[in-house]
Amino acid sequence: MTKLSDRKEKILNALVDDYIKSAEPVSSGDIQSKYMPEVSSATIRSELNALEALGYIDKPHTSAGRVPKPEAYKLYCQRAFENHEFTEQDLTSMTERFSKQVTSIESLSVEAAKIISDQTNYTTVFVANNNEDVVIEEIKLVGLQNGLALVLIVTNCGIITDKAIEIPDDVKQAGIEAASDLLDKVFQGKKVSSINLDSELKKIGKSIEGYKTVFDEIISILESYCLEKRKSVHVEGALKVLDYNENPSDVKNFLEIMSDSDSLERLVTPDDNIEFSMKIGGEGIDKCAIVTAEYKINGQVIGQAGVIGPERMDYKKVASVLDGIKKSLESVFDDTQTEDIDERKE
Amino acid sequence: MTKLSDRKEKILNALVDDYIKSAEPVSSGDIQSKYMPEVSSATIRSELNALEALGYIDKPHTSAGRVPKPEAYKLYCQRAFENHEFTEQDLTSMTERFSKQVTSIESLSVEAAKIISDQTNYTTVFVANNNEDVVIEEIKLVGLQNGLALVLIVTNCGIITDKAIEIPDDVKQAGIEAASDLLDKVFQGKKVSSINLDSELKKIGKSIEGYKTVFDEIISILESYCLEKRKSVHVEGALKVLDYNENPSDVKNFLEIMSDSDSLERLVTPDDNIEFSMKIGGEGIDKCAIVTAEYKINGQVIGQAGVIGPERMDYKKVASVLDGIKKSLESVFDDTQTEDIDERKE
DNA sequence: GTTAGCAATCTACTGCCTTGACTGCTAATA
DNA sequence: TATTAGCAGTCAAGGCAGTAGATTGCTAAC
Repeated sequence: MTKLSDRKEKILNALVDDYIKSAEPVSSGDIQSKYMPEVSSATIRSELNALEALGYIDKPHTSAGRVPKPEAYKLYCQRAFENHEFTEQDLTSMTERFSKQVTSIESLSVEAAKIISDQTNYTTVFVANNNEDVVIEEIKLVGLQNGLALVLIVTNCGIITDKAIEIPDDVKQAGIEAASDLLDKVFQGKKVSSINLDSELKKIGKSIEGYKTVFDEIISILESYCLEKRKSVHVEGALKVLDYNENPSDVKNFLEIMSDSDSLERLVTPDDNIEFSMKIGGEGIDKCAIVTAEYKINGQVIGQAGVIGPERMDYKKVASVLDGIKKSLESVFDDTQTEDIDERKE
Repeated sequence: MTKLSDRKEKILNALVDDYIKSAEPVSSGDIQSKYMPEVSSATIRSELNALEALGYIDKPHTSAGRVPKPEAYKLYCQRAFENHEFTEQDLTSMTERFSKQVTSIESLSVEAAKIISDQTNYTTVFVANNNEDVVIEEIKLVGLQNGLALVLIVTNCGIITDKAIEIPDDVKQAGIEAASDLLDKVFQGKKVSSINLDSELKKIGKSIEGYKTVFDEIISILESYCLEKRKSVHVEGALKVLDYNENPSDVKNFLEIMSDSDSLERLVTPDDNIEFSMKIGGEGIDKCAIVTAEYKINGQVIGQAGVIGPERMDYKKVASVLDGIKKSLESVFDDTQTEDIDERKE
């Protein structure tokens, strides 16, 4: 799409602005009186004609004003990201919440989603990734009375305490304590992703002997734990959809999607590797717009945020909040403490 | 409220029946043609007049039919509980789900709510009580590297594994193992509600010495565990509200209440000690009717179910499902296996 | 106590008309 | 060539009147 003239863009911008506020089709006269009294409405009309031909706007009927089409929202949203402002105060309060509340990957997604949803008043999804490899700090087997043993694994990402395994008879004889010690020797200090059981055992000069089943179970516990720790998806403010959509089946559909974390993850994953993006419709939520942002710390993607609202969203607010989160996350978690001032140009 | 004549009740019943089906005001002619061709519509009209004076029904306007008022629904619902039928097949499939899926107090509330909601197509809340006293089967302290120790308590209601406590220096010296053994001696086999620390220690001839802090923490862990195990509240099918209520603020309000377990518990707790009850409105969900049932096993109340739907609910279906659940629970869990056939009279 | 018949009442629907809001076109203007 | 004023054409929305249909309450007869 070829670049619009400055005046066309100014008119388009004014139109979207007005439509977001009023929810009414915007007429050439409206634009003239409120935004550009220096030209006549007839001039604006001919520009509007051109914009309509270019696919940016539409007319509900002959004698109505114009309404924006998705292309117009996209351009508007892009501009919102280019020039937004936020108060220093908002920024510091965000930063404070992050540094106080966030202790784990789960709490990051919860807290970030809450902040964004509170500030924008739209439904927000936050997907937090865990880039750290899970490292085993300590591992113990605790025998219980009923022939089971509890597996206790302390990792850098938390303690696994809820898995019990059955103890084979031969291990029972050799003693659970011995098994526990062996486990600790083999696994302690290891990254879960790089465990190679055979070579570890060779190092300490032992074969698996009767412990095979036990080791297998431990490995599978670790694997599923890593999988679960890999991502944390959280939604906040799902019910805000009721503020702008009155159609029961739309709402039902929306809320169903909001409670399915796979759909959510797909929803906020940007199509290409882009810092901010915006799309209209997706995953079956037809009438909604989704603004997504990707967050990096130390160069690694640590999460995606997605703000979901009506097409007529307050994109300026959304842009400022999403960028505020970026700044906050950087100031709290980024070691390099990048001081580069926001100088993005597209 | 004095008892209605048989004919009045028959007319009222027909009116509610028809209104539940059609959602349209019911006219005297409708009732005559569909339910009682033996009398004229004029007769029905005069009876309707009387029922209106008694507060059972209402007229939207002069030339409309009549609609039921809450009193009418209550009577109708009561009758539905008195004569309902269910197929043997439904009953056995319910019983099967209970015996297969229910292993804990949580799974009881989840499964029961699911069954009821699936069958009735209304939002269902189930509150399951735990009447069993928590008995400690085994208790262990597992030292970790970071000065903490994990408390491991095996009870008849499950294993507590997620609590770590700090180990005071004096205990560290005496050895965590000794502490662990002492704990096991003191607590093993005890009901949590009847633990009296001093007398237990006297029995085994030991004073608390340096273990005071540890014992205190254990006790508080047990107390909070009992509290948490006391009840389990579960909602199923909350979104079904969208099938009958189109008002966004009603829906928002409803869904907010549905995600607050305290409100839910209040909602399904019957006002008096009654087996089945029905009320219209409550806890801020004005336009809804709630049918509640209380379930007992071996004479003890083990749970309450609440079905929440529009006033125009399919009370017959609801009554049959709620009573089916009762039968199912009895056949699965009741030791006395009561063979008494449903002979309730109010 | 029940019924038929009938006037009265009221909603919902339909079509008609008016009003007001825009647009697009045309011709004049800078 | 770009801009503007003026004006006719188009359309939705709202108000109004009239009609059809449903249902009630009343009355008088059975």
